[in-house]
Formats: sequence, C-alpha cells, structure tokens
Amino acid sequence: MAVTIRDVARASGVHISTVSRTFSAPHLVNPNTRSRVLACAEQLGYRPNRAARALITGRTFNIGLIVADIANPFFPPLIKAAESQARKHDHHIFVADTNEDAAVEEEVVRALAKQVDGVLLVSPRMSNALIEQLSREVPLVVVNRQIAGIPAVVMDVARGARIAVEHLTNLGHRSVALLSGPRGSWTSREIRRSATATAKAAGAELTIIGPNPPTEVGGLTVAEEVLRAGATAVLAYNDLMAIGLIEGLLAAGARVPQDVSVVGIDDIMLSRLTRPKLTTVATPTAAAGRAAVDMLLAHGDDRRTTAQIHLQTELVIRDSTGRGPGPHSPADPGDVIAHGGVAS
Amino acid sequence: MAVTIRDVARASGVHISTVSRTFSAPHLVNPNTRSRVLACAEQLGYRPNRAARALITGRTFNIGLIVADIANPFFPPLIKAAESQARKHDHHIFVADTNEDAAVEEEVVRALAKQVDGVLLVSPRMSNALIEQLSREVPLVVVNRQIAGIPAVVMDVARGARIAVEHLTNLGHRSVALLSGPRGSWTSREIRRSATATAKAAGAELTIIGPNPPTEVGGLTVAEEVLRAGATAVLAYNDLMAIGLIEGLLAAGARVPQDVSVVGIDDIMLSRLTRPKLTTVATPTAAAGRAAVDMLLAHGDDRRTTAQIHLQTELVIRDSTGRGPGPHSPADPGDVIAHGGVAS
DNA sequence: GACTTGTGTGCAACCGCTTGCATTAATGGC
DNA sequence: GCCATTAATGCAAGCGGTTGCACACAAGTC
Repeated sequence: MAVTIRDVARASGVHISTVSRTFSAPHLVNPNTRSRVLACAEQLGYRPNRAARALITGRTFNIGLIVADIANPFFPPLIKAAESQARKHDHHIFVADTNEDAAVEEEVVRALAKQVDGVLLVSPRMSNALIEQLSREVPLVVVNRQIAGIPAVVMDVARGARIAVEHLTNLGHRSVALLSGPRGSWTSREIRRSATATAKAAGAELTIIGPNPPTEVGGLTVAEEVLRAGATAVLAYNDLMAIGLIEGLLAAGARVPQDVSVVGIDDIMLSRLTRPKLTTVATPTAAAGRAAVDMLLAHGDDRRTTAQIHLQTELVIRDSTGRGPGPHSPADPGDVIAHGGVAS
Repeated sequence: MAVTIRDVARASGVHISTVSRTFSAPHLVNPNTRSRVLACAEQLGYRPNRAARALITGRTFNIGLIVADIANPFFPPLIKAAESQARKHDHHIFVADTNEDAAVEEEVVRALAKQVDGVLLVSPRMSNALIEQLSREVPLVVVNRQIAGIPAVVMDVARGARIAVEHLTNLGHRSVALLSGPRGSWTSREIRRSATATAKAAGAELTIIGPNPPTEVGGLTVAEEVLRAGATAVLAYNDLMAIGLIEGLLAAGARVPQDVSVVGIDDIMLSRLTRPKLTTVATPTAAAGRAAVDMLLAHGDDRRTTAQIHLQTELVIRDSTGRGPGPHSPADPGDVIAHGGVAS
C-alpha cells in the first residue's frame, strides 16, 4: 500500500539501488537519471522509510528527550527549543515523562535506545553510576547534571543561588530558609551547597527544609514550617515551589515581601504574572535545549565528546523580595539584572 | 555491537525463529526452551529492535503528537496525559511543535507517517480537506476539530462559550467583546458562532476583535481596542490571551473586574494564580489526551473508527468577572461550577 | 503396527533500504 | 587505435527481525 523504493524504480526504469542513491548519494547518479527518478518519486509521493534505512546505516534521525514532568512549566520551553533545533537538523524527537521517577528514567532510556541516535536526559534523578552505564549503551547528553566524562549542559545554579542569597542578606535578612528540591536532583544539591556557603560567609543563618516535590503543592505545604523556623527570607528550589509557598504564606496571614521575602529559581512564564511578581534566578532553558541537541548531534561525528557547556544564570528582581530586619547593605551585587513586564 | 536475536539464538542453541517466537508468540514454544531463551536474552541484555520488527509487522508502537505550541500552557497537560497513556500501552510518542503553522503541520504528519501507528493532531490549523487527505495516508485522530468521517476528540467549547456569555449578560453586561483566536482554528469559529448566538439571544452587543495570536501578547495588544469599543466584558479565545488582556487593561488604567470583566477559556494552571484570579471555561485537557490516544490505539484493531468523543466544559467563576452596567439577573445559570484554590 | 494428530522447531523468504563490488560504456592520453 | 580511467548503473548480500511452510517426533486411535 505504501509506496516503496521499488515502485519508484519500476516507474523510472532503473534499479532500486539507483533510486536509493538518488536520495542518499545524489552525486553518484547521472543528472538526467536523477531528475527522472525524482520526478517519479514526487509523482508517486515516495518518501524513504527511515526505519528501514536506520536498520542498515545505524542512524535513525530520532532523538529521545526525557524529562521529569512535562506539566512543570520549567520544561516546555526547553522541549520546544529542543524540538525546534532537532527538526532544523531533520531529526524527530521522542518525549517521555518520568514523573520524577528514577526507575522510569532507566527503563525509558533502554526502551528508546535502539530507535534514537541519542538521548537527552534533562534533570535526571538517577544515580551517576547508572547514567555512566547507560551512556555506554546509547549516546547521552545530560542537562542539569555534572558527571565526569559525560557530555552535559549545565546551568550555573550555584552562582544563581549565591547571588540570590547575597541579594537577601544585602537586604538585611539574617535568617534564610532554603526549600530544597527532590531527592536525586543534582541542581538541588548545588543550590544547597552554594546557598549554605554564601549564607555562612554573610553571617546569616540558613535553615534547610526538604526534600520536597518540585511543585506548587510542595511549596504550599511547607509555608507553616517556614514561619515556624522564623525565617524572614526564603530561597526555593524552583519558581513553582516559590509560588506555592507565597500562596501558603498569604493564606497563613504573612505578607510578602513585608514579612517574608521569597526568591525562586527558573523564571518560568508564570513568575511575571503572579502577585507579587516573583523575584527569581532566571535559567536559560531554551538555550539549554538547543545546546543539548547540538551536542548530541555533533557527538555523532566524532564519537563521544565529553564537553560540558555552562550557561549563565541571572537574578531578576521583582516584587517578592524586600528589606529584612538586619542592616541593609547599600549596594546590591553588581551582577543583578532587573527587568519586568512582558518578555520580549 | 548491539545484541541481536542471532546472539541469543547462538547462546541458547536454537534457531533465531524460535527466539523470535519466544517474544512474539510464546505459546508456540516449549516451556523449557522458552525459559532457556529468556534466560540467555536476559543475561545478554537483549531487547527486540522495534524498528526491524515494524518493517515486517507494520506496527511501530510509536505515536505522533502534533501541537501548535508546546510552550503554550494549554498543551503540556495534554501532552503529559497522552504520553502517559501511550506508555501504558507500550507506545512511545513523537512530539512536534508547528508554531501555529499549517504548512508545518502537513509536513510533519507526512514525515512521521511511516514511523508511527497513528498521529494525534491537536488543534490543527490545516484545512479540512487536507486533514481528510492525510487521514488516508496515516491513521489520524484529531483533537479540537470536527470533520465528518474523521475520528475526533472535541471539547464542547460551544457550550462553554454560551455559558460564559450568559454569565456575563446575567451580570448585566450589554456590550461584550470577543477576542477571537488564530485563523484556521475550529475552536475559535465554534466560540464565535456560539457567543454570537448567545449574545443575540440575550440582547447584548458582541464586538469581535481578531483574529489574534493565541498568546499573552495577543491579548495585551488589543486592550486599547477593547476599551475603545466600549465593551464592559470580554470573552477571550484562551486564558493566555485573557491574562495578557488583563495586563493591558490594568496598564491602561482600567480596573478588572470593576470596569471590565474578563473570561478566559481553558483553565490553565496560571489562571488560578494571577491577580485577579481568572474566571474561565475549564476544558478537560488531560482527559482529551488520554481519550485521543485510546481512540488511536483502538483504531488499529477495527480499522477506521469514525467515532467522535465529546468532552464537557464548565465555567469556573473566580475574580475577573463582576457586575455590569445593565440589570443584573438574580440567578446565575445552573451549570456553573465554582472552585478555587489549589487543584486537587 | 499403520495412521492420524498435534507440538515444537528449523528453513528460507521477505519487510524497505544501503552499499561493496562487478560490469559496462564513455572519456582521455598518447 | 589501444589502454587506462572514470562515471553510471546493476547485482546481491545483509540490517534485525517475522512468519508460512515443511519436517521430525511423540502420543493417541483403532
């Protein structure tokens, strides 16, 4: 029923190998023949079957993209950028959602391995060891995780967390809470490490609350705990939690930012639209998606790059942070960039 | 390098056809042989190559999912549900983003056709004729579009628009604006048709503004026009536009809902979190994703269903709608369901 | 004991395509 | 005009599986 290379060969009076070459090695076929074949192919609506081709060449022109939660607003811009970049290179992309489950991650990578040229693992929850092993079975690029020898795209959240905490301590906050993210998250560990060091350097107290699910509910449910801890400022693992936390704080009668300042991480679209608008550490999600795809595809040529790309983060100051009880440092850190309104 | 059926055959001392049957027709092979083969397969880490299998069986165990814009918050819950449902049936899913471009839709369907068992076309912008034609080339299920003979999952936005407009006229609004959606959107036409009829029946004036891009900016940029038209209430094609519109109205000095009431459609996650919280018509996005996948897979058995599933919508009244200048109808329509706070 | 009836396995063709090699025709060098 | 190149095409094997058919063997049936 579907039109195959044989139909085209018959129609144009050449051998199937000539048709094949017309598409995959056009310079090997006589221009006249080529145009005749192309005309027939066009007329019959022939399209090479990629799966069949892949069987021989080993190149599928597919990419796997594995994320923890498609519905988490952090991921869609990354997925969109990756898909767009992949299609620019004539690749299609499988998307899988693991529901934050490391076991599902492993299963999906293995299930996809044969039908893709490589897999993008975004914010994986697996162990490093397992990632290393999988990376031997299929080309892998990891986003938001740093493992020696594994190609990666990482956003500099350590710096982001540092600047965020400095912003808070400069505002006079002496007791800061950190809402950590899900267990297994490298990003969460980085944030924690950096925030701890920064708070210590500034002589502020840091209370760590978590791990928490990286969702609105995850933030909402710890509002009481934040208040109980006496924190006047909070850095959340991501914007969704920050927004949930703010909801919880408001519900509990606390004002934001007058009583408690809140900083998120990611700068998802939502964060511009809540009230108060969220101060947050912007991560270059779309750029990460593009870069990861590019690495994966470059990969193919000179097998096994081990390069790691670092992307910068920046603090976006909006309305959810304000003065704390302590002395206020006159100058905010220099790397702060403020902007508001609708994204350009 | 990768382990094939031949490796397993060699290791377990049987012919490859026996290994094949062990996986695809286990009842045909002797239990002893079977367990021996399975043991070898397990030990070697063998996984059948789906692409190779598909070459013969014609079943790929893949599904294509084509959406207009992954970053539009309307789609992620649908994608997530579809992916989850697909994986439940051991299928993987290709996701493609068309950027609202009908030409890209066509191209992607064709490109994907050979590597999938079917395609889910969500909110397509193509012409009916083209969809019908594509549907002859690959099993298709359409979401948010009604075409005779094409299996579909549609949300009852006509009813949603009716109830929304009734809600507004009951509140005393006599001049309502409708922000229509992108050209080519069936949903937008349905909303328009229904809103027009409902406004007419209620003796209210309906000004149609658009078509507009279905984004925040799309709503933001027409705020002036809405005010100029003298409308005291607005129904927007989707929540994103409604939210953008509210931003624009506030920026222009109008109060929401005191001066202008705004209703959205979709009930995306965002809509609970903006200020004012958005009154909107909730569409069952996740259910649509699941249903569409189920239809597509059922499809495979008895070729070519032409069933169409209708999903109900409901009005969620929040804070963006209020009294208009006209007489206020005491009772709100009965099918109104109000809820707020965090989704359960 | 010859005859049917299953059961379990092997054989080989084939799915749609690529590719190394052989073949043929055209080209150029001298 | 002959030989060495080069260009264009055909041939056939094979990618990793599936599947109709043939075959061998064991277990009834009478």
